[in-house]
Amino acid sequence: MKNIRVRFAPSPTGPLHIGGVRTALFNYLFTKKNNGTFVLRIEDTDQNRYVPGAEDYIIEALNWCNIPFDEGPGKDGGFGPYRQSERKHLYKKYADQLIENGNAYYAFDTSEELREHRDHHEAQGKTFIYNWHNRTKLNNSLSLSENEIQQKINSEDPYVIRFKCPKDETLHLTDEVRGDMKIDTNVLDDKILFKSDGMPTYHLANIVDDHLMEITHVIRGEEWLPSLALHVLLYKSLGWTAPSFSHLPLILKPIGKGKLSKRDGDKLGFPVFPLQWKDPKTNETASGYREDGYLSEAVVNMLAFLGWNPGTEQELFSLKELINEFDLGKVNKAGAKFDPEKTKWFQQQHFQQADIRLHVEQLKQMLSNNNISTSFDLTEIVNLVKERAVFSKDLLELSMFLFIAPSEYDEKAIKKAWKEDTPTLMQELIKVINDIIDFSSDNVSNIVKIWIKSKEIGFGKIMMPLRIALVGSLQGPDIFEIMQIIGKEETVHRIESLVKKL
RNA sequence: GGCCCGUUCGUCUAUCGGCUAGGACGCAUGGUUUUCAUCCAUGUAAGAGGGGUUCGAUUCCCCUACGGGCUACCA
Repeated sequence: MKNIRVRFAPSPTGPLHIGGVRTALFNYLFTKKNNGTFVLRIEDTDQNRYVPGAEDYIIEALNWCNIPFDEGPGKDGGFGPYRQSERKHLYKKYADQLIENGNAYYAFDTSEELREHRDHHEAQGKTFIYNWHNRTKLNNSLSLSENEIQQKINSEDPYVIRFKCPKDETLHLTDEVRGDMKIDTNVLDDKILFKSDGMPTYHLANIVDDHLMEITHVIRGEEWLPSLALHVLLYKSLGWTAPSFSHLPLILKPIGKGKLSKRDGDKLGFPVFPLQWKDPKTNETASGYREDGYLSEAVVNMLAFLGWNPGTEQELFSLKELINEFDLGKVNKAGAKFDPEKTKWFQQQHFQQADIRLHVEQLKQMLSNNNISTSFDLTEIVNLVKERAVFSKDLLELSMFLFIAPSEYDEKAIKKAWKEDTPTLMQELIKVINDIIDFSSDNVSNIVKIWIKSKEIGFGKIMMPLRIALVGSLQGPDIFEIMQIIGKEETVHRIESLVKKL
């Protein structure tokens, strides 16, 4: 069997947004499932839209997601270079070949002239299509005489090369996720293949590179579906075998209309980028999932389920499991609205499943960043607060009170728990606590509970004020576990502080 | 406007002609936690509309509606 080669071919016009990451992910999953090669190709044929830093961003994003490319810039697998700007010299010959075999032609119309034509047609309620309908009336090598053409070319008049779209043909196209489609070539226009600046357009470069790089499967966004006919025609005209095509459904905005776009940035209240991005022109910063504390596994899992599912009821997947289960045939056809809430749920689930050592390491780091030194066992602390946390930063927030005694107390909690006899009861509690020798949570729990029962008062009378003294509010983990960690002396000290304050 | 693709709970989706339409997120209620969160249980809510085909259509076909994409010397 032929070696499977798949590519992800982004344009470095800015950061990759999560839709782009999803496309990369599906390419990656398909590749790895089939023991193929995952190629990264940078499609930078439009010099005007080039954004410095975008390529590095794309690579870093793929690496963060753990879906690195096998071949690409800096990783030549014998098919390089992998930037189209560096392959510039390759394309012209194929454009010429198409002209020679009658499948393309020179066109000299200026942008202004074309605009006028379009406006004119529109004013009459018609659609201007640059194809057999009117190409003979326009300024090109099909309408001009041999002499005029040579003259224009010799005088270095700017020209483009257009594909000569066939007339009266019905194309039968196949898409792995959508099935068969029929297209009437009469509605297609003669797309520009080669621009007057000497660069190919996407269409030509893409086909040439996919062929030269021996790409077997093209998996891309649905926005390319209308170009499929042209691409298939190009393969045919060049005498090449076309790869298999799959068009992925688009990711839509959670609210409002349309597909999710880079410009959505932080407007919707959640990141649309995997990594934070600082625009080199405006200096504006757009937030990213990594910097917001998301685990890449969670983002990957969430993205995989946008437009695909395994057909079982399992929703939590590791990357390895995704590779195992992935199947292009199970990709959906309809666009999916992005759901930030579900993303958070995936994060919570993956966070809970993550290796405890990772959490300990994170907490350690955050403590040191906040200049907090401690002799506590951090593993114990992580175990204590972990189930309440969704992000690493929650770990610090939720355990802060252990390291630093509360200096302020929640007013509502005080109102609810602090009664007239509370100070006296607290004094008595201090005595009870002081007499405890084995300060393990179980033992403390036993002794305190027995004492409360003997007093014949409600548990809340003691437990609530005690919690406020230790935590500062009516929240948090088991009170006796807290006492064990901070120790007898600190426990007593905190109760005394609260009594003194009120 | 033209062309193409799509349409199941609010959202992501399962169903490949037999359905009491399943799961997850969200939301609501209850239980656990003598706190909070977690967790657990229960509930909530759907095949756009109209025609066919068929013993039987969510499933196949057609029309309409709606949604989305494309329509650049952008990718």
